[in-house]
Amino acid sequence: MRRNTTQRMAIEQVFRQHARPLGVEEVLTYGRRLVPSLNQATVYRNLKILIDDGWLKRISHPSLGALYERTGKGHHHHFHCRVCNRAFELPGCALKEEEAAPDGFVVEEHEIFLFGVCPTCMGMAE
Amino acid sequence: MRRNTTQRMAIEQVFRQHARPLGVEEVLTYGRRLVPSLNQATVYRNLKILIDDGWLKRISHPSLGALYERTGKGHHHHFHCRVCNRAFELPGCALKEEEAAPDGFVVEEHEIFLFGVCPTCMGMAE
DNA sequence: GTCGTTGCAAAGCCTTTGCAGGGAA
DNA sequence: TTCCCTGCAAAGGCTTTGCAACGAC
Repeated sequence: MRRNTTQRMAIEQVFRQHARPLGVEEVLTYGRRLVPSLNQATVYRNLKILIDDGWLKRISHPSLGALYERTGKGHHHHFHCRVCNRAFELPGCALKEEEAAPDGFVVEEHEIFLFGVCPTCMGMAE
Repeated sequence: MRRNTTQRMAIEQVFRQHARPLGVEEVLTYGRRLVPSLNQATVYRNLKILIDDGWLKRISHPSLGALYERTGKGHHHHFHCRVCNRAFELPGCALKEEEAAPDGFVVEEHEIFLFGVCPTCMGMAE
């Protein structure tokens, strides 16, 4: 039986408060504002639990490493701003699936990572 | 000044003999067939050197971790076969660039990872 | 002979695990 | 009271680094 601990509820709260994919360090930092004693091992264990529950999804980002985001957002991909170093979720998918791989390859899934500058950082540069 | 050591030449040879992206462990294994004393630290150091020289490129694969491949092959992406667990290079790019991100986002680069079953493994399943 | 390189071992990250005490039900 | 969960510390992978010996030039 799963118990609703203060720590896990805090971690869930962190994800509700932030709409973008978060790294372990961010979850820990934001989580400690809610539960100061929050431990790194506890974060790792609960991220795993929430993934098993289907409440979170783990992304392995090429530049940012492991990121976690809430499930249920539909098929989408990620944009990494090289200025503010944050990951954004982008709605939709711009992959031409039929052309993605040569004949013979059976494509079951795919992941796309975009890199560049986000609107906020573009604005500040002007 | 850079020296042409037996070890580095062996590592380069490994990449010439294999047309697909290789992991550190694979480079070490194949490299030891050419230079039995080859050390892991030496492999890491030389991979870095060859990247600095622009001879290799590092890929951070979501499932396979760090992979290395020769440069100069043009824009392409990677396919990971879940049966034989190998990464393949696929020619071309099936991304609709204009639609990849909403207005405001400046996309400078992108990476696509495809997952499924390769032709060889499909053939064996039949 | 120089000094870039190598092998080995130790040390660094990130993540997982063992354990005893603590808290949810 | 039960026993799942937490904090802490130790331990695991992968990668980097310090150091003395080695070898390319």
